[in-house]
Amino acid sequence: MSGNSGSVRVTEPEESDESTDLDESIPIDESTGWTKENLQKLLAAMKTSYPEEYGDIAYPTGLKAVDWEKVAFPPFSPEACQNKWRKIFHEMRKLRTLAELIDEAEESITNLVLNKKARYVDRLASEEHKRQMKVFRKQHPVLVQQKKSTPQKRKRVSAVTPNQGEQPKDAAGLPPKPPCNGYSIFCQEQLPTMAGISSRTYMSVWAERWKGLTKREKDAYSIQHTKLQRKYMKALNEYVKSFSEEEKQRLLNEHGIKVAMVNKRSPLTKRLPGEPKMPSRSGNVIFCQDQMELMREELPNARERFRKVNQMWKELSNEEKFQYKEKVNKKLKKYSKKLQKWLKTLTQEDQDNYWERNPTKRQYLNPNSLKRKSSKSEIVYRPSDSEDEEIEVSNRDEPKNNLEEEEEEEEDEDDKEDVVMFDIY
DNA sequence: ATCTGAGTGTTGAACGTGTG
DNA sequence: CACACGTTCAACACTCAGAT
Repeated sequence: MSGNSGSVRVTEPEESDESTDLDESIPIDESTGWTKENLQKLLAAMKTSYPEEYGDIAYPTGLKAVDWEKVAFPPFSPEACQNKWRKIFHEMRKLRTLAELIDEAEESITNLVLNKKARYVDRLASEEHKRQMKVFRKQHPVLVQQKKSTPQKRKRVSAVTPNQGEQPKDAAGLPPKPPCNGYSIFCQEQLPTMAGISSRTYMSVWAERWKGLTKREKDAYSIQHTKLQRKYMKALNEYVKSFSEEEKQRLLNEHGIKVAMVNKRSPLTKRLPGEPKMPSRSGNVIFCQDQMELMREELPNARERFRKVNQMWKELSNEEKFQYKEKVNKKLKKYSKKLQKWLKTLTQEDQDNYWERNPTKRQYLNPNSLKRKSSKSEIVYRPSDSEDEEIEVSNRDEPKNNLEEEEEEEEDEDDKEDVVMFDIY
């Protein structure tokens, strides 16, 4: 057991010194100059770079007190040091085990450390926290002031709720803040019905009521959110398009609008409720899906299993890979049908919007155009059937292996699910 | 974009609390 | 009193692994 390296975390078998920690858990990158020695130097410098009083303060507050100018040493800039620490912290957080976290919680209680997490463990610690913070503020009014006077948070553009329909733009012309999610819309609706209930218990009451909703009811809120979000993104895009890239960034930063998160899978391109999921055109994905399930018991750790499965994929013969390619083709045909079926549930206007946002998906309406594209990346192995046949054999009985049968079942289930979802609209 | 799934971060709301 | 921040909840976005 102890010799099993299956665990993600690198463990320390016996007592360790600082260098062992660095070797095993923190990524050392010689090419960027972050050698073991430099990393040790960085950590040592950090230890003396913040006011002593911050040693007992929770991590986020403590970190703000670190003087990176003081930490920096050649050839690293203060920013480089700060970035490196962020990376180290990120790695360490991922590597902590349950046992370590429990130990830390125990220590929090024993030492009454001014740690935010301690409050989750024991509410009594919170009282002690408040008392000590009061003392701290009295002793260090300047430090507290400093913290308060560094506003990083977004000043909300508007405090209006999305349910109020059209909102006026603020002075800068920016659209109102992003709409709240489905659950929050639901919560707002609950407010008028809370008479006689203690405001302290509002949240739990809403949560209980939310749990009591059917999937269809919850979806309705989700749709409402999606529509509002789309409207918001459209307005935002409309507004910022007249600015240069630099001005746009400055504007977004100033208002604390984080486009990074919504940009990657923007609500404009995100799947609509009920919209069929587009299958991957890679056979590897289907192989992964099958094998992840089959190897669940053998390798419970999902990441390890995933790595192993992809390794297995590499070792497959062309012929075996081709079988998965055929499954992809089948899935694409089914997707095409589902897509057409789903589109019929939309109004003409919604369909037009959909094609505007997803022009590339048009190809899935026509299986022939699909085939042509996929044939370009077709792998070398090819049975005697022609390409045309490959696409148009939907009615032909083909020999099935077990995995294919499972897949059929799964697809049927998908179909059922979709029917349920169509009923909503 | 898609497969899995655990973990983390962000968002929204209203209320509570502390501060100046 | 205004303001900032914390709390509490669920939902959702994102990340990581590796491949196409």
